[in-house]
Amino acid sequence: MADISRPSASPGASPLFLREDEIRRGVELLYFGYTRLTNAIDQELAKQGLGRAHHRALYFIARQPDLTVGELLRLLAITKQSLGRVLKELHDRDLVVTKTGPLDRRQKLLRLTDAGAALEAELFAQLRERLSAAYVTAGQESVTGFWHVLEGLVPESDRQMVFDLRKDKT
Amino acid sequence: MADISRPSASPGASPLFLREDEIRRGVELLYFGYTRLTNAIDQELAKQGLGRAHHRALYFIARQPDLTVGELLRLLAITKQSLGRVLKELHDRDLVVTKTGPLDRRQKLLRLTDAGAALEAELFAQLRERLSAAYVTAGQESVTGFWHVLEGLVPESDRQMVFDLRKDKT
DNA sequence: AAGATACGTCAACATGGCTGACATATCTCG
DNA sequence: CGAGATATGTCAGCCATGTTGACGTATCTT
Repeated sequence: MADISRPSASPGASPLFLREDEIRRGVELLYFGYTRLTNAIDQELAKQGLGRAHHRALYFIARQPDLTVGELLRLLAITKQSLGRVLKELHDRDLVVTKTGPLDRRQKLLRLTDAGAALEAELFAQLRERLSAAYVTAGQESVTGFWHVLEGLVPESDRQMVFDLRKDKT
Repeated sequence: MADISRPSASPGASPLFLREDEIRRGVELLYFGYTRLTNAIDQELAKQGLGRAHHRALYFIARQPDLTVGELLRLLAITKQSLGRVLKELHDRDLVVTKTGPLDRRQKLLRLTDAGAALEAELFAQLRERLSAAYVTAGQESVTGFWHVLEGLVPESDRQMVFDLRKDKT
């Protein structure tokens, strides 16, 4: 295996060393950036007695109303048993409602209630606050770079699913 | 607040709508990018019977040899009881060793064994593979943008700690 | 009518967080 | 020197959220 760990660049540091440092920088920033952003909404969630799993579901249902359970499962990449628990709690608190699919009656379409939408909006405000501050500080050029690198981290097989979030459902 | 991006604005679309879409795009890419990157090493970890918590500790100890327990606690932002469990397992498997701090004998300095370093290198190779592919596809300009935005997501109070990872310990 | 699909659910278990309460060794400072 | 702060470890129990496996029902497709 290559001698990849070479602390404290000596004169003539190899490009290989520089590469490692760039990778580690990305790993660390991604870790801290992601975790700190999600921390930002934990307090708000705790007030409602909800957890991050609930937020993820609320987020995607807000993003794509009339999402089916199957689609949500694919987005979250968890088992239906885990999701079932979360959806049951959201339903019990009247944050989410379901209706039978008009084309395929086996499907359940998910939607936020007014209360659910209000909660999601409140949580989203936290994300918006922090992300837009970061966007503004970094500048537009950086923001598109940020998107491009992250897109490259999403496996080919998932990419269409992620892009489709930006489209209205038909 | 600055109107930072206007991707092929549709006629009459409000700036507020564009802003929200840009925020959601960032949230989603961050979520999928981060989770898919971490998924990449789960299989490798499972082979060893270890979890992600172990990887995070291994990563930071590799990054900064002779890190103290207290410093690692601050990086991970978890309780000492949680970290204690993880460190005990790493120690039992001879992946990590500790030595008493030379200046302050209360401290324990953490280091990877050869086996620990080999495992960390193997896991890092997965991260490197995916991140460098994303870097190459996006281009150098995008990579610096990626870093800048993420730096803006790290709260002021944590930023120095993150930057210090790139320095050798003195 | 048969088989595939979408969804739900019961039960048991693993991981990795958390709080609270203490114990020990060591350092710092008046 | 002695008192208090600090760094670390540890016991015990709890919670959130993931997992596997096994079934059941309604509905669609062919």
